[in-house]
Amino acid sequence: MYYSSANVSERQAAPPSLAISTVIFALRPSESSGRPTLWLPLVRRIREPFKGLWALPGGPLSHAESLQDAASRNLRETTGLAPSYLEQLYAFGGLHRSPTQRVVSIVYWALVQPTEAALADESENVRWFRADRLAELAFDHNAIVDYALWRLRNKLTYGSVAYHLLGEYFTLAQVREVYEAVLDRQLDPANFRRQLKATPEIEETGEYLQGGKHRPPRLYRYTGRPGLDPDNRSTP
Amino acid sequence: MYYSSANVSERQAAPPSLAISTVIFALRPSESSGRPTLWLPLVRRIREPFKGLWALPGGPLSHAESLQDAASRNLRETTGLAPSYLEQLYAFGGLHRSPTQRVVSIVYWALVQPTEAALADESENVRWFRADRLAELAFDHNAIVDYALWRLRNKLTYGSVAYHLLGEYFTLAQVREVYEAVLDRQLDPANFRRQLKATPEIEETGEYLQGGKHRPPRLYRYTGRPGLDPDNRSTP
DNA sequence: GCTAGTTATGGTCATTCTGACCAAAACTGA
DNA sequence: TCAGTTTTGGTCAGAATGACCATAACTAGC
Repeated sequence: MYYSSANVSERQAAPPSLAISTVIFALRPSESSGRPTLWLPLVRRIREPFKGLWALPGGPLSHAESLQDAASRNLRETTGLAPSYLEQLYAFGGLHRSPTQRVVSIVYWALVQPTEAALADESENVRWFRADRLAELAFDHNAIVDYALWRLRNKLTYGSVAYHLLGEYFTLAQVREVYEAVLDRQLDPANFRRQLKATPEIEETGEYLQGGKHRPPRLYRYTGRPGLDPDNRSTP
Repeated sequence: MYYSSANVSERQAAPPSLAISTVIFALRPSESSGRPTLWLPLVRRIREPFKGLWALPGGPLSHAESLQDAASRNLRETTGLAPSYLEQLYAFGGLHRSPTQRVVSIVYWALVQPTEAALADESENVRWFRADRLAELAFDHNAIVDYALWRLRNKLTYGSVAYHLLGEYFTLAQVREVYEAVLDRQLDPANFRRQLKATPEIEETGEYLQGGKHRPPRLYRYTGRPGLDPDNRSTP
């Protein structure tokens, strides 16, 4: 950082190359149960190494953009989406992540809202997969997704993250379904409700959601900061 | 990551260079009160930019080492120390962190034990400073240290990190002093004790610490994993 | 040897938080 | 109008937390 690499005696071939990748989560109904579950878009590799396998969207860091801008851009380029939440996940720099060259990847994770997610581009080489049923991915991307899922669970239990997977208005039951999908366990509706009612960022609206064959639930709104990175020091 | 940079049309001058830095915390007695406080070693910059200012220890990433090895090495090289805890903090990649060139820094934070910290090398260009009373540092290093402190506080309140600032044997009061130093507030000795006694990783030894002018406290030992990175999924 | 000073250690008590559970309210569809 | 469903409000026991008190066990100084 302080020594320009020209001054360093141990002058290896080329410096490790730097890439940005993103793990993008969205809620989609499961085909079987219809309940919302976590999905993420992957891109098919069209060249070696790992040609034909699916991989996280990503690309090299362009010279004139910040890390977060790069993540945001490659999210938009692969899926056409704008994230409602975006945070740095981790920098992966193991020696043998790529068989051909040394690559350091700075990985971001993002949440997108279901209205957006529905419009997402899909094609021969871009497709959505259930986060908990992934086949073998290129590079170390399975491990990266696992780590992203772990982070999501953690952020959820402390945090303010769940609402970024939902639209502007939502019922408390929808929030609970997000928790249940991510944490993969059932939660007591009444107790869950009690907790949400205690958090000040969740605002009651006058509206109700019609159309179910049961008592219509009240709609709520989330009022709270999105959360950019080291600046956002709310939850660990 | 997937596209070798030779294939990319937008071929900028040089790729952003990659550096590793470390924020190293150790406990030292404050000159005034004698109570333990947080200190960290800095190195003086001997060339532009920011020549003469103090900065975090760091350097370029060598081709054949992992990110963590690089952090560990530059910790050893500047202070002669081996960390008892080492974790990735964040990748800083803002466009204007360095006035001369684009640099992406992957920053680690470390804890070292006081026995080690006492032997640490100091010289004209390497010196220890109180973490809460830093002057203006080079680059964005003040912000990085602030973020590292915030992370330390967070890890502490959930976590298992405090013991890595202490030696192998310690009294409960010493642990409390760590918490008080890091969180910067007083804690009730009896309540704090009650909590520590409830955590299974803290083991009673038969020994007592003699020498104080009061009832001799029992010595304890910490039994728990150090905690390497995305593999260590205990606390958020 | 006795006493004052200091910290360690064990305990109480009221308050808050949590999980399990119950029951009424309010809609739809038949 | 009734059965079915989810929403919503509530109780109750147990766990965890913070404020506080009292005794234990050492040292230093007289």
